[in-house]
Amino acid sequence: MENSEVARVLYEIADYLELQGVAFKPQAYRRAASAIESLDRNISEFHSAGTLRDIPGVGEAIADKITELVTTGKLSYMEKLRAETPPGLLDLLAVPDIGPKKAMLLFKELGIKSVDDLKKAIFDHRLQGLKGFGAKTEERILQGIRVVESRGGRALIGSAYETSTAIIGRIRERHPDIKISMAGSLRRMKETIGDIDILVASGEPVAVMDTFVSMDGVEETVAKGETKSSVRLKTGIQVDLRVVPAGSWGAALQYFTGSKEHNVEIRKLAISKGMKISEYGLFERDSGKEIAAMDEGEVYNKLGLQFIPPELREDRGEIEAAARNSLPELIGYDELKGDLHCHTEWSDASGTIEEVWREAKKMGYEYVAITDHSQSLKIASGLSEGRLLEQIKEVKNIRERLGPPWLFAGSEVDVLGDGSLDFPRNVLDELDFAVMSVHSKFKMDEKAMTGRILAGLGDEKVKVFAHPTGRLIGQRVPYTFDFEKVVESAKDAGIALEINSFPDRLDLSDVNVRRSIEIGAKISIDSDAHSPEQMELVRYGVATARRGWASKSDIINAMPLSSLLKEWGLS
DNA sequence: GCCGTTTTCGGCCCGACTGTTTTCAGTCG
Repeated sequence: MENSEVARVLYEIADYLELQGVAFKPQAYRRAASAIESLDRNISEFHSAGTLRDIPGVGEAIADKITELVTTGKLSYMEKLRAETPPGLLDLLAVPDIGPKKAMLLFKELGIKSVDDLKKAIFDHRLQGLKGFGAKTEERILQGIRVVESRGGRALIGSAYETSTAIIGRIRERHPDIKISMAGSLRRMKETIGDIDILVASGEPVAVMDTFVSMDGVEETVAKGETKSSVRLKTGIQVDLRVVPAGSWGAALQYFTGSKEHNVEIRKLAISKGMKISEYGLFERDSGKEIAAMDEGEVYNKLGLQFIPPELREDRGEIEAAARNSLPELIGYDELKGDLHCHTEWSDASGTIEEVWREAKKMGYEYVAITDHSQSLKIASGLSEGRLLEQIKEVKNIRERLGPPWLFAGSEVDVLGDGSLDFPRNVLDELDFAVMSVHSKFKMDEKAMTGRILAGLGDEKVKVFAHPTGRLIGQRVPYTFDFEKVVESAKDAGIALEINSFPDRLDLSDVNVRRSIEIGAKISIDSDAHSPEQMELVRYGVATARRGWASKSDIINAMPLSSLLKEWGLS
C-alpha cells in the first residue's frame, strides 16, 4: 500500500473526528498522516521492521491502525466512522466558511448531508434563523460553493509564480518604498499552490491594500481589514496580502512562509527555550522583551538554528538538522551550467537548433543538448533514423560555426515495451549521448516495467533517465515500478535521474529526489523545453531539487563542461 | 491520540477577521 493511501485514510479519520467535535485527536491523526506522506521509504518497510512508532506522531494506537491497513488493506475503525457519518458531510468542510461546527449544525438542524442539500436550503432561505447564521453568512456560503465547484483543486507552481511576480511588480510600481515578498507555499516552491500569499512591510498599509484590491484581474474582494486583504482573481485563484510594520518584517516573513507544520515545531522550540514567537517577533516569554524581529535569519539564529531555506520548511527533519548545523548547502538557482534535454522544430517543438543555442548563451550556460524525440513516438513527430543522422551532422556544423556554449548532439530515445531502445546500435553510436524515456505502455505490471527500465539503463549511450516516474500532476499517476531498484541501477551505471522542470511534471518529485540522493544517484535538472523560452522553466526544477535537499555536487549539469566531458563521457 | 530537560498526566501554536449569539464563537491560515 502506498504511503499516500495510508495518509489519506488518516486524514479522513481526522475529518470525521473533527465533525464529531472530538478535541485534539484530529491534529494527532493529521500530524501522523503528514509525516507518513513525506517518508522517503514505503510504510510497509517500517511495518516489517517494527519501527512504525519511530515515525513522528505515530504512537501505539495509530501504529496498530497502520498495521491493520497494510496487512488487510482495510481499517475497521474507519469503516465504523464512515458508517456513522453521511458521506457528503465531508464535502461540506471543503466549502469556505464552513467548518466542523457549522457542518454538524446544518446536519442536525436541517438534515443537510451534501453540498447539493446546502444549495437547496440556501435557495429556500432555510439557513436564516439558524443559530449563528444571518443573511451575510448565507451569501458568503453560496459564494464559497461557487468557488469550490469552479476551482476544483490547486494551481500548478508555474502559473502561480508568474501571477504572483506580476502582482508584486504592480504593487512595487505604486509603492516603491515598501518591502514585498512572496510567502506561503509559493515561497517554499511547492509543486502546487492553494492560494498566493504576499507579504508587505509598510507604514501605510491602507494605501497598499487599496492598490491591491483595485488591481486589474481582481474578480472579487473576499476580505479587507487593516493588516490583511484577500481577493479572488478572474482566473479563480485567491491571493492574500498581509501588511506588517517594517520592524517585524523578518518574523512575519518566517511566520507567513510556513509550512504550518514547520511553524508548529518552531513555536514549540521557542517555548522550550523560554521564548515565544509570533508574526510580530521572537520575545522572551516572561519579560516580553524582543529578541529578534526585523531579520528572518536572526529569528532562526536566536532560536539556536542555522537559517533554514524556505524550500526545506516542511517539518521533514530540517529543524533538527539546523540545530546540529548540518543543513546541506542547497543547489542555487543560478548554478546550472547547461541543459541536457531540449527539443526543436525537428520534432514536436518550436524553435531552431540555433535559437536553442542562443537562449542557452543568454542564460549563461556552457552547454546545451538537442534531444528531439525518437522514431516510434509518431505523435510527437519522432525523428527517423535518417533524419536523426542528418540532425547530428547539422548540430555538429552549428557547434563548429558558433562556438560556445557547446552543443551536444543527443536524442530523447524511447525505451520500448521489450526494454530495447528506439534506435539501432549503429545510429545510437553516432550520438553524444541519449536521454531515455518511457512514453508508451504505461500500464505494464511492476515486474515487467522494472525490467523494461533496467534493460534500457543497461545501454552505454544512456546518460539521463528523463521524467523517471511518468506522473502528470493532477492528471496521471506514476507507472508502477521498483523505484529503489531503478535508482540503484542508475547509480551503478553512472546515469543521472532527471528532474523534469515542466510544472505539470516536476518528475522526480522532491521526496523522490531526496531518496535518490540518499542512495547516491546523481540528478540532472532539465527543462524539456519545447520552445527556447521554456528553457527558463528550470527554475521549478531547481526548486524541486532544493526541496529534495540536493546540493550542487548532486547535480551533473551544475558541472562545468570540462568535468562533464571527462567524468561522464558524454562525447 | 501523542508526547516528555515541565516525562506516564495534562497539556496540545497564535492571531486576524467576520458576523452576529453585543462580548464571543467559528473559521482560516
